[in-house]
Formats: sequence, C-alpha cells, structure tokens
Amino acid sequence: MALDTASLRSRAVESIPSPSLHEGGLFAGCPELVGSPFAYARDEEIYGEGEEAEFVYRVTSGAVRTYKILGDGRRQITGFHLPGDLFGFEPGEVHTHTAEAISETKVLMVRRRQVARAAATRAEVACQLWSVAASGLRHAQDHMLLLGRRSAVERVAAFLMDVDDRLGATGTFDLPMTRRDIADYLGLTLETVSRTVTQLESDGALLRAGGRRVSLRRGRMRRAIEA
Amino acid sequence: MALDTASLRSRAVESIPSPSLHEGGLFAGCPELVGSPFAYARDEEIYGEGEEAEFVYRVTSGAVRTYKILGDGRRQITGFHLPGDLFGFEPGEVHTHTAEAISETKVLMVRRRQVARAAATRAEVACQLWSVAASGLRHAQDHMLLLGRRSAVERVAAFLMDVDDRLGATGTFDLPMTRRDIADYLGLTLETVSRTVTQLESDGALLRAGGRRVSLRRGRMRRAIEA
DNA sequence: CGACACTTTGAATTATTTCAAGAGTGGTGG
DNA sequence: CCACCACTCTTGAAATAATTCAAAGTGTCG
Repeated sequence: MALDTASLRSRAVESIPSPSLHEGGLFAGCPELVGSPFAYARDEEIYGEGEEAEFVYRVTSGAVRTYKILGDGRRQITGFHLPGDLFGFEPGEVHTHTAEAISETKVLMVRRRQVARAAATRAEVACQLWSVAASGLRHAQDHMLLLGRRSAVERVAAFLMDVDDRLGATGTFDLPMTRRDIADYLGLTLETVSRTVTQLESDGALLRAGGRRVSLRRGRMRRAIEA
Repeated sequence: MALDTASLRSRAVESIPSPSLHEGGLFAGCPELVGSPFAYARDEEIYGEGEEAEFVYRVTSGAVRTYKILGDGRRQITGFHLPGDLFGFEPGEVHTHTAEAISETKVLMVRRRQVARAAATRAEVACQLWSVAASGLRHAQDHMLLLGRRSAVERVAAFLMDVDDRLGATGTFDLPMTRRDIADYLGLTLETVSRTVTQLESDGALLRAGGRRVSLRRGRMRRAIEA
C-alpha cells in the first residue's frame, strides 16, 4: 500500500537518487522544466485548497503533507511526500487540497503552464504525467481499501511497513510525522494510533527507541495483522 | 463528492449519448481507437485483479463496479462506471482491481497497447489519459475524506445527493445498486446503510417509493448532515 | 403461488472515540 | 548544567457509533 498519492520515486530511486534530481529538473529529460528552488519552514503552507494552481513541485528535502479539511476541523491527509516525490500538479485550474511542509523542506517548483505546454507538444511528457497520475490513483485506491475496510491494527501496521519501505526498508527509522498526522492519514484518532503502536510493541512486532524511532520485525508485523 | 470517475449516468443520458459514443471511439478524435463491442451479463467478471491488463474499456450501456477485495472477503468498491465512462486503463501491466457488470452491460474495448502506442506518438491522446487519470485521482481523494472522516449519515447523504446529481438532479431516481454495493462503496455494512436511509426518511430528508426509488429533499438532506 | 434475493428492523456486542490525566522529550534561558 | 516550558505521546475509563447476529418483511419473477 502506497503512502502517497503522487509519487514517481521508486524505492531504488531513494537510495540511488534519480538523474532528474541531480539535474535539478522536475521531469527527466526536460531541460526546459528545471524548476526554481524554494524552501518552507515547519508547518508552513505551500498552497491552499481553492487557490489557483500556479506551480507544480518536487520535494528535494524534508517532507510535505497534502490534505483536505472539513468545516469542523476534521482532516484527511491524502498523502505524505518525501524527497523525489512530485505533488501539486492537477490538470484543473485550482488546487483541490492544501499542502504544508511537515519539517524544514526544500522543493523545486515549475509553472504549471510550462508543464502543460510541454505536455501538449511532447507526447513523452504527457505520458509521464499520465503515469504519475495513474500511480497516484493506484495508491489512492489502495488507501480507500485501507480506510474503508481495515482495522486500526491493520492500518497502523501497513503504514509502518510502508514508511519503512520508502525510507530504505532497513527496518529501523524515525517517523517523520506526528501521531496526529498519522491518525489523520489513517482515518483514526491520535490516541488510537498511540495505543495501537503500543500494542504492536507488546506483540513483539516492533521495538521503540526514544522519540519516534522504531524497528520493525516484519514477520511478526504481518502476523500481528492477521491475528 | 463525485461518485466516480465513471459515474452513474441517467437513462436520459443513455438515450442522448455523448458524441464520442456516437463515433464509437474510446477517445474523441481517435479513429484508430474505435474499440470492439462486447457484452456482459449481470455479475459477470470483466477482468480480475492480477490479470494482465490487456484491454481498456468504455461503458456503452449498463453499469460496472470496480473493487478490491481482501482474503477474508472484505470488499471496497472504488468506483461505479456508467455509460460514457472509461475504466480499466492503468499504465501497469496488470489490473490492480476487479471489474464486474452490475447489470446487463455493453462495452467497447481496445487493446491497451494500441492506446499506449497512440499516447506515445500523439500528445493530445496522452493528455486525455492524463486528465482522465487525474480526475479519477480527484474523485479518489474526495472519497478518502469520506471514508476516513465522515459519519454514516454524512456518507449516505452525500452518496444519495451525488447519485441524484448524476441522474440529472431531478431529486427522484432509482438507486441502481444494492445496499451491499452501496455499503462496500461507503465503507459501511449493508445494515447501517439501510438504517441510515430509514433515519433520513424519518428526518424528512427523503421519501421512499417501493423498491429502490427515492426522492430527495436536498435542503433537509444538507441539514440532516449537519445535525 | 412460491422461491429467492434483497431490505428492514431489533438487540447485543465491540471497536474506536472521547474526555481526562499524566509522562516523556526537546529546547531555551537563567 | 539544570530548571522550566511547550509540545507530543501514552494511558485509563466512560461513552458511542457502527457492527454483528438474528429474524421478519418486501418485492420480483418464474
């Protein structure tokens, strides 16, 4: 199950950064779409729902959350975006969600119009956009299954394994986001997330070391989901 | 909240098909992508999760559900697809969900490779693919908010209003799918859906006439959601 | 009419939430 | 270097929304 919605980056790309990252381009083989660097502070808004979608972004460092929010404050995070991930490029004129930096974050940004223009003339660019959107769609559908049909333990376990995968699948990592962010991503409360992590720990599916560091026992993790 | 990328179309829309349907093409302005007609019986599988994604489809009549299912039978319907809607075209080699006809259904199908080839050479085709995928993504994100953060009444009310919209917003229509399908789309049980419809009726937000016919009082409906 | 599938309703159960304290962590400044 | 503050995380107990199990009602179609 994929953590986020619009991510081009494969696991391999994590540890062996993609050429496009080194080139500084938003899209591989697109010298005209280099992108301007920009930085955001923790919790700073990158764009808001309803605003004109002027730019598209690629994370170079840090992390971003995108979410939708209801009038009474209920929030659903639709994706976490890590270095290498693209976000914010929808074909519509207006952003359909809000994006915020989770921590100090650097991005590359390109005008949406430039991308649209490149896509209109170069089939390969348009194909890249298609495949990015389609992989986002795949992730979104996996997440629908999680939100609609999985229990709290299953959600948390799947989430932790997914984060591990994206961070190199070493089994040990620091969670980059708060319990509240996790809860709002998994459709739970922060207390339930906390309790569930505790439960997984006492089931021997993971170990915790101060702060947000965890070590997963993937085998037991999977068993914990079944049980 | 959109019911789907591929949504419920009214009988009216069926009788006044879109231009592209008349052309018989899967994509507007693509004579090479005409598509072969094919028919499926009620509950017949069109393709299964994990199968090679050989074709892409456009519904010409009837209705299709696409879903993911867990080992123990828990099912999440990710979309209902109605006449005019495209489905089944993912850039990957393999279908990530199952598609079934909800009722007698006719489709046009085209080999995925043909589409991929057309997209590779014609930017406008690739752009169409992008925008179809992106609108699916938008829908998926709205649905995530519904699944992760909305109550049963809110889910059902939003669903009913969405169906009404797609059936011409007349306020009165027949639900084309079973309670179980609705439940599996909304992440609820069929009993909860049933109870919730009853509750909305006694709140004066809708009227029921035998079978699956309902008349919405949109104003009260919205108030029922708030209360 | 009778069979069958779908829907409604009821009562008991349960997973998750809510409300309410504490405990841990990290940063800042005295 | 320690004390303190703000923030996040954990834990407990009570409340609740939704589920589960069970049965009866409704409609449809041969």
